[in-house]
Amino acid sequence: MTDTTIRRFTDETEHTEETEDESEHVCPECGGDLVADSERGETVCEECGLVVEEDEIDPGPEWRAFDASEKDEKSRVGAPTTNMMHDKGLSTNIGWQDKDAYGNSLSSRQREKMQRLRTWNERFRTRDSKERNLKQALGEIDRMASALGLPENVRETASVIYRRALDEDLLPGRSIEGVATSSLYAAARQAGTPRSLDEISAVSRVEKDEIARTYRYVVRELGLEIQPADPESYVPRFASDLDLSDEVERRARQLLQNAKQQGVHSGKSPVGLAAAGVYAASLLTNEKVTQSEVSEVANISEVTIRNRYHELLEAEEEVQQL
DNA sequence: ATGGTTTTTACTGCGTC
DNA sequence: GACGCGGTAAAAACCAT
Repeated sequence: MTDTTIRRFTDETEHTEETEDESEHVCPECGGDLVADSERGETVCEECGLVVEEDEIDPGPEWRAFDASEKDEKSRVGAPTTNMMHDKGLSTNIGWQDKDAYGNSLSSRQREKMQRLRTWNERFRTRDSKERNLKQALGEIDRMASALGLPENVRETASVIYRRALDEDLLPGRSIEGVATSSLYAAARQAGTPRSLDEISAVSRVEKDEIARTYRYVVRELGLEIQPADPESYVPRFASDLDLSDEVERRARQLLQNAKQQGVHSGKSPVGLAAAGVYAASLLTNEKVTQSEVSEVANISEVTIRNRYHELLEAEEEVQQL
């Protein structure tokens, strides 16, 4: 029923807009009047049928973010949630009306089918607490993974980790969100496509501290073996964010490998090393990017980049002498 | 909690366009 | 004069103990 009221409302606003700026509503082809077809999201000419505007809904983000802190503030992912439903409205919903997406009535056969689906959906939704728990967590993992551009296999791994945590009763006292986020963080690192804690917490509803705490706990309790992230795994992402060539990427990898051999990298943040590697490589290949640009995409201070990239170049020299 | 290490913040000076 | 870069000192964050 809300459907119809909303439809009516938008129709009305559309009409008022139309009368307000009529100069714009003339067909460029034949001069005929234009009418808005709100159902199809098009504006068409009454006379010749020319479609003037299509897909007027902007699918892009609501805001632009210019630096890391803004990105943190403004990123908002997924549908708004309600606490009114046990699953916060994140699960599948099947409408009660026997109408299809265009508002046409369904055949009796289809109606029966929908009725069965409704029944089953309801059963699954309210099965038992663990099931619900899992469902929400998996939905959450999926949401965050796609927001971070993580591939399917990472989501799989994250799901597995979460299931294990659930089986071993690690959940009590911890939030579903937190454990789900930690699972994803762990999975991303295991898969060699790590995301930094900052990036993760940007799309999670949980604070960074809690993610880190829960992550440590989960890793310890499940005995997951996760080696520190390899700086090289950040390189491709940074390089493409900065529109750098493959050459730079190759160079950066090389620098990082040398550094690794020399043991320069222990104790240093992998992200910082990667950022420095990319910066140094951009210098060596005359495809200059500024330190601040790199620090921007890597979420690392310029100072750290400076310190690291000196070390990288030193390590490089030592290798040359051998 | 503590101490050692790393990263960040803030500021300053230098050279270049 | 704004910008990119380098360096430094002090604060903050992180980590193992």
